[in-house]
Amino acid sequence: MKGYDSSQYEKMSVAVDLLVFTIENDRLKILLIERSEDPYANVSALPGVFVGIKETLDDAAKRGIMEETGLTDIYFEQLYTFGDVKRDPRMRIISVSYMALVPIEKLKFTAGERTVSAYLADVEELLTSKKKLAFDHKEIIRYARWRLENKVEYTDIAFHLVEENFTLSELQKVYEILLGKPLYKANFRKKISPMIVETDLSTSGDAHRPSRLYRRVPEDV
Amino acid sequence: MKGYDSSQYEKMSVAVDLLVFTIENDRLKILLIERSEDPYANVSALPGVFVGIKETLDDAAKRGIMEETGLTDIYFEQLYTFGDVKRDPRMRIISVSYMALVPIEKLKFTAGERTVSAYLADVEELLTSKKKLAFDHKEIIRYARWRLENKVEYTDIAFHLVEENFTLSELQKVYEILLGKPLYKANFRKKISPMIVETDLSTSGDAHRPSRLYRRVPEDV
DNA sequence: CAAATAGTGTCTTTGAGACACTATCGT
DNA sequence: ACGATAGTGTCTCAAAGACACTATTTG
Repeated sequence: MKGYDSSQYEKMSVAVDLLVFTIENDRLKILLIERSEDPYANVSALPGVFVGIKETLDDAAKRGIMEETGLTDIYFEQLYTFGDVKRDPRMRIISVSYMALVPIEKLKFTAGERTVSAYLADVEELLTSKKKLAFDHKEIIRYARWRLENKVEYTDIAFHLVEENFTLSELQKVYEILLGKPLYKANFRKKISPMIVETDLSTSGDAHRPSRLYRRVPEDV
Repeated sequence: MKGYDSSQYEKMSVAVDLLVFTIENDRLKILLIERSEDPYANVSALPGVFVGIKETLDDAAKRGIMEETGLTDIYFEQLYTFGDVKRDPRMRIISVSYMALVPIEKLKFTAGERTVSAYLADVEELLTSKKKLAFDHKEIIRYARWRLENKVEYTDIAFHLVEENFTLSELQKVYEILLGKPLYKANFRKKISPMIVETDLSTSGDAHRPSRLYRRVPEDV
């Protein structure tokens, strides 16, 4: 094994695949694009960009998110690196996947300006249907979906799917969607109470009691 | 941003960095090597290998573990991918880190045959001391240490640090080391009882009551 | 039997879960 | 007043934590 052929250590292309999640109409959605180029032409795929030679992975992810959504400053984290991908039979590609979360209101504000073929796909529908996606992208989405469900229980990741000021009903809905099950209102409120602070704002105009708006508790740094 | 200079999308070298953890003398240890080549010559570093052009990332990790420890079939998982590493000023390297866990008994059995400069470093000591490591390896180790502490609480990852047959005292010690705090014996046993099965074996020869040996419960697949 | 570690019984405390109740808006 | 959603009080039950006790070996 020491005498491994050193000519095999060729350089490779490195790409970043983006999983931009949002919640629209009480459903978890993911941003997909319709490919125009040849490997998997006319097939849906995750948006992605190649990593520049002088660009960090995080910067490439940020650039990709900017190109696809027009947004900077949205939450994202590295997910996993897939190395057995044969995106193109002629060249080896390492694909570093990043997961981004954005409230639908921010996304709608800037949608359509960029990649015209981009659209939001219903995640549960996508994963249970037989619809084909390019490369191993369906498995990547399945993995991200699983991570999202886990992380919602022990992190504040759900907050990135609501706006800065939110009602507890909205936040609870996000938790319910990510966990895939209904929650008791009183218990939910008890549990997240240490993670939020009241604002002096409320909703109004609805034909029922107004809802107080909350914010995430300031970071303890 | 669309007109990004395409000549920047050069290919890069991809390497795998290995974090081989074990427990020796009731301390968490990690396998390090003393570098002989120039970037950071004579400085301790994580062992690593370049990824072959036709080799998956997992296979490269497996090969690296084999080269460093002589072991196949030990537990490992991908940790994180670091892309801002400037291992060598002349070339860009993407480093995919893998974490491996192995009981010390297996490691000792095959030690010394491979990389002569390899040694086991005390992890807590390393992280609190001012000792310099090559590249950003110290931060990688800190991240892995943190992940280990988290995962021990909701996975069966600790089992990979004991032999196939183990006493509950041994297993408890592993948990205590990874969590960094003592545990109550009775509570610990209640908690892991669903994850283990008795064997009909016991320790003997010690000047105290013998300890029953247990195994991990068979996978529910 | 003394020293040492293995192993168990049980009380207390904490938090998750379930459910019923009250509060406040618009129409 | 009614429909609708916001928000709270409290009982139950299961798990985590704390601690004291018994059990079995060697020397």
